[in-house]
Formats: sequence, C-alpha cells, structure tokens
Amino acid sequence: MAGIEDVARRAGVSPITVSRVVRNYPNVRTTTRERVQRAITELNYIPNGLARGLKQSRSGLIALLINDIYSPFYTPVARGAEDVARAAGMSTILGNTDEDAEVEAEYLRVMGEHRVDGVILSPTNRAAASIKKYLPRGLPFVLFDRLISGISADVVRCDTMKGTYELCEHILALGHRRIAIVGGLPHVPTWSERVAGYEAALRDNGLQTAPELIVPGDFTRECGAAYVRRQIAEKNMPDAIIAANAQVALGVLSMLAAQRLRVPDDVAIAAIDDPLPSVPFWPTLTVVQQPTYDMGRKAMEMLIAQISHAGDGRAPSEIVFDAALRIGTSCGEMDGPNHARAP
Amino acid sequence: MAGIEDVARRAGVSPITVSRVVRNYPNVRTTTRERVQRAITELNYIPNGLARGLKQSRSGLIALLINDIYSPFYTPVARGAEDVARAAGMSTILGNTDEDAEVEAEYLRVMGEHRVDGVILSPTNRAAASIKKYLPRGLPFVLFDRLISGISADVVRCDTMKGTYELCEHILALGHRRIAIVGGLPHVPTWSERVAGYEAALRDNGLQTAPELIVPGDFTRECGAAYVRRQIAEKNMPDAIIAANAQVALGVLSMLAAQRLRVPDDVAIAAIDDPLPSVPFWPTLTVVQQPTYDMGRKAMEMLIAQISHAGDGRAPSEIVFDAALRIGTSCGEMDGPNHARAP
DNA sequence: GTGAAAGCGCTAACAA
DNA sequence: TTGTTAGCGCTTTCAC
Repeated sequence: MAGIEDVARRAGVSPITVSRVVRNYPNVRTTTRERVQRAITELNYIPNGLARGLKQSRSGLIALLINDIYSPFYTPVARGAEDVARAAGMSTILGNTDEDAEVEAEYLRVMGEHRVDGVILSPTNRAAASIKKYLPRGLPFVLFDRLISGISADVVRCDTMKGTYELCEHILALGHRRIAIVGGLPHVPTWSERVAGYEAALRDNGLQTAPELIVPGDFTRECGAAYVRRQIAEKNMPDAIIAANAQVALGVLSMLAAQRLRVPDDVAIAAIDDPLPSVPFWPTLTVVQQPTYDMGRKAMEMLIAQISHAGDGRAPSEIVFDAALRIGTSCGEMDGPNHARAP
Repeated sequence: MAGIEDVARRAGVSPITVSRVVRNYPNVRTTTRERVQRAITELNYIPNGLARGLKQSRSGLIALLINDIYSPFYTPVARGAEDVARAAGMSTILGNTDEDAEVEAEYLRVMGEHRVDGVILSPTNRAAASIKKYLPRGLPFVLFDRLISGISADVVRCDTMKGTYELCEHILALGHRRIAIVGGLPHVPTWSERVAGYEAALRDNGLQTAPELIVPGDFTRECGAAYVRRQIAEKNMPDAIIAANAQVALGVLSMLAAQRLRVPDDVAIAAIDDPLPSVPFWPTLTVVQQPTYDMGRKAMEMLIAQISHAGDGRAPSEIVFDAALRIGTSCGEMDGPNHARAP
C-alpha cells in the first residue's frame, strides 16, 4: 500500500506537503496541490488513520455501548447517535452488553485500548468500577438511560414517572380499577419511577395500591408471559396490565393470545417504552412512549460537545426527556359513548 | 497517560517484556509477569491500540455498512454480526448508508482510513466504484443481501423467490385470485426475484399475471400507503396485497386502517422480509421471513475466515439462505372449514 | 509556501 | 527468559 512518502516522491514534494493537501490546509499553492492530488489518485493513496491517530492522540471513534441493539428501545438510539456522529466526522463502534457487567467491562477495556474519543454507555449497576479501571480519566463520557453512583458525568435519560401517571389516569377514566404493573427489575430506577407514577396516580384518585398488583420481573418476555399464566391459573386476572417495557408487553400479549384471552375485551393492556404503536394492527397498543431517536441524538451531541471543549471543567449536566402517552385501542378506548364498537 | 515505557521502568524490565505480559505471551517467568502486572495496575496502564495497530497493520475493527439499522431487516443482522465479531475479539463500526451512494462512498473512505480489517457491505448499485477507490485491494470483504457487478467477493443473501412462490400458493389456496405485489425498487434483485416467484406461482396455477397487479415502488411506507389510497380512489382493490418488505407493509396497513378497511375481511395482506409476526396482535401478519440474525452471523463468520486465511486465493463463495413462509391470519386463514371465525 | 528532524507507543526480528 | 534495535506512517515544531 502506498504511503505518504510514495505520494511525496511522485509529486516531487515533501511528505508534510502531502499531509497538508490531504487535510485541506489552506497555505498550499494551487499548482502544488493539484500535483499532489494527481499523485494521490494515481497511487490510490489512502491515509493511515492509525498513524494519524497515534500522532494526534485522537482516533475519530466513539463507543456506543447499549444493552441490545435488537431491543426496540435502543435501535432508534443507535441510529440517532450515529447520525450525529457522522455529521461530526466521527465513527461509531457498537457494543451490546446484554445487561451483563462482565461483557460491559470487557467492552470498556477494548474501547479504552482503541483510544475512542468518547463513550456513551447505558450502564449496568456495576459499571463504575469498570469505567475507572479501563477508561482514561477525563475521557468524554455520557451515561444513557440510567444514573449510577460513583460516576459524575453527563446523563441523558427519560422520565417515565409523569407518563406512567398519565397512563394510569387514562386507564382509570376508562373504568378499570384493578390495574397491575408488571415486569421491571427491582432497584433499577426505570422501574422504580414507573411504579412511583403508578402509585401516585392511584393515590390521587382515591384508590389503594395492592402489593399483589405491583409485580417485579426482569424486563423480559418470559416474565410477562409467566405473570399472565399465573393469574390465569389463580383465576385472578386484573382489569388492566401495564407492561414495564416492550419485551414484557410482548410476553403478556403472546400468552394472552395463546390462552385465547382477548384484548381489550377480557383484559386491558398498556405498555411503557414501546415502538409497537407504529404497527397499525387491531387493537393498537396504548403506550407511554420515549423519544428514543432524539435521546440518541442528544447523547451524541453532548459527547461531541465534551470532546470539543475538552477540559473546560463544566459541571456535568443531566438532560431529562419526557415520555408521551399515545392512546391506542388496547385498553378499551373504543367502548366509550363516542365510538362504535370495534369490529 | 502511562505508556509501556513507564510500566517497564516501574517493573524494572524492558518494554518488550511488558508487551509480552499484556499479550499473554507464554515465555515469561511467573515472578516477572506478576511484577509487570502489578506495575500495570498501579499505573492504570491501558495499551494503545493505535500504536499496536500501526505496527501490526491490523486495527481489530470491522466495518458494517448497512442501509438502516432502524429497519427491522437490518437490526438482527447487526446483532448477529456483532456477536460473532466480539467472540473473535474484533469490534464493529456501524454505518447507515440509507441506500445513498454518496453516503456509502464517504463511509467506505472513512473505513479505509481507519484501516478496518474487513468490510461487510449492503451495497447500492454504485458501490463498485467507491470500493475500488477507497478500499485497499485485497481487503477482506463480504457483500450482504445483494450482488453487484464489477466486484468479485463472498456474498451472503437470501433467496425470497421460493418463499414468495409458496406465499402465493398459500394465498391462492385461500381462494384469493386478484393478488397484487407492491413496493419494490425496480432493477433491484430483491424485488425482481420476488416478482419472479409471484409470476411463477400464478403461471403454475393457470392464472394470467396482470401488469397493473405488479406495482413497483421504493421500499418505503409511503409507497405502500399511496398504493392503497390509489386503489380506493379507483374502487379497484385487489383480493390480496403482498408488500415487498416490512416498511411497505406498514404503509399499506396504516392506510387501510385510516380508511376503515378491515384485514383480512376487506383485503388480505402478506409481506416479505418482516419481523412483525412477533407481534401477537390480531390479525397476525402472514409473511415470508428471512433468517436475518443468522445471515448477519454468517456474513461476519465469512469475513473473519477471510481475515484469518489472508490471501490463500480461494474463489469467492455465495451463501444463499432460504426465506420461510410463516402463516398468520392476515390472509383470511381462519375462515377455512377447520377454524372458527375470528372474534 | 515548503521542508528537515523528531517522535507518537508499540512490536517484529534478532541477539544474548 | 529477556533485551536491543529499528521502524510502522503520520504530524508537530521549527526553520527557511
């Protein structure tokens, strides 16, 4: 492969002049520039980013470490982040941690070795130690979706408490009383805040909260399906089920379908954090939706701001997005006086 | 940041010994190894992958250039590819080309400069020139989803002709006669082969194909919606619509819902290349499904095989997956003699 | 507007 | 088992 030296020789200039042409440095005579460019084309010269990065101490790479690109929550995040990175001339390295602290640690190590210029991380609760161990101090860094103790950094997340509160009011207004909320991981903020919104809504509407209606899980399809199976066995189905995320909702819906229960006739269903409403099937899911694409964009924008103003010592800031209630038909919305019964 | 030299000094050894410890070279005395490891920990040493890559001419990076991570077809591909790359100790750089040859060219340039060890590309039809211009000759390379002329490389793709053929037979068996196929980009193989399967199935069942029932588009929601709007305006709705991909299907379904047409009562719907069947709503979509996760895995496996056996001059091979018919209820499947009418 | 010298941090090849 | 030498390909600094 041709190197900068080969190009320089062919163009009859020194390597540094080639470097200047490649980087569009202004102070190069036009004729020289053209001669160099011709040599570059003829030799098919491709600048070596590793050498450049080594010299300049910047790789042009950004690590995006998320739970699972396959999850409908993170896909738009990745797209939003990547769009912003590209516009800034940076490339994005993707890593799926699957919520596994060891995988996360390994990724952080690898990204540190790649000398990425910054990291966006959706952290496990054991991330702090790995970050300190494997990333250079002062590396631009943005936490996504969750805060963790021990790390002071910019944070981008979404508050689903308010959205869940509104969702509960909506479900209550439709006449449902026994509302279950299902599937979140205990001690994870995204679950706690959803439960908090749920409890506040019930309380503000003069209802008691029953412990049996607050059902933790692990944010998976399986725990959603298991909940439905259990309630069927106990003949104790609530009026409405709020799934803690898209995966749980899918589990709930699958098991209901398998057991020939109908939505919303037999039980109302809603979900938090879900892109499914784009599926125009009947019934459409009523959801509290997070602005995931914009969250991904924002996280990358903050990271790039950090990279640009390196070391100006601003205090970390926290951007909190709001989740919006999107009303579908899965909670019996079409049963009201103003609507015909669904076919 | 501490460098290898600092570690060496602290441990009282030479830099190369540190290098050996870092890379788990066997021939290092245990006591030496431990001394070095202590120094590494104390200094928080992080090896510089740029320097290593420069020296070894390998970056440990692989470029994955796809149309759109947001698309349900590519999301599992990215996950599959990334899983395999990680297992092989490689990192994946992601790029969304949006089917745009200029974006694709720019990404190829950047990836070439990053000195990626290989590229997986879902190419536009103008990819050949960019590849030749921006990538070193002989760089390990896998084409995904589509062949292009002018480039001889390993290919991973899925043949949907057979699946589309089976889908048509299925729809015909349900009694539908006027079947439209909608939304693919002309001159793109994935569209041509679907049309070929469609035409073969009709012909083999003694039916004529009508040009008005073969409706090209651009693989977007908009063209699916536009088709439905047009047919409603012309009062010329077919018995069944086959959407060329998931996006088109969403457009079709949205417009049908907006116009208060029912699936499958008013029109049967099916799609090719779609993960939607995981949504257990009624009706579930009948689809021809491509094994996208496995395709992503396979592409990365082939690429890594190329990287390992560099330059052994095997002829490029082509792996063709089969798409499978997954029967849902969107074509009126529950109306048959063996099924109760859907609620 | 252009160039010479030095070195970023690491490892291959060879030597001891 | 460990060390010395040299150099990967580029850009920074300083000089002209």
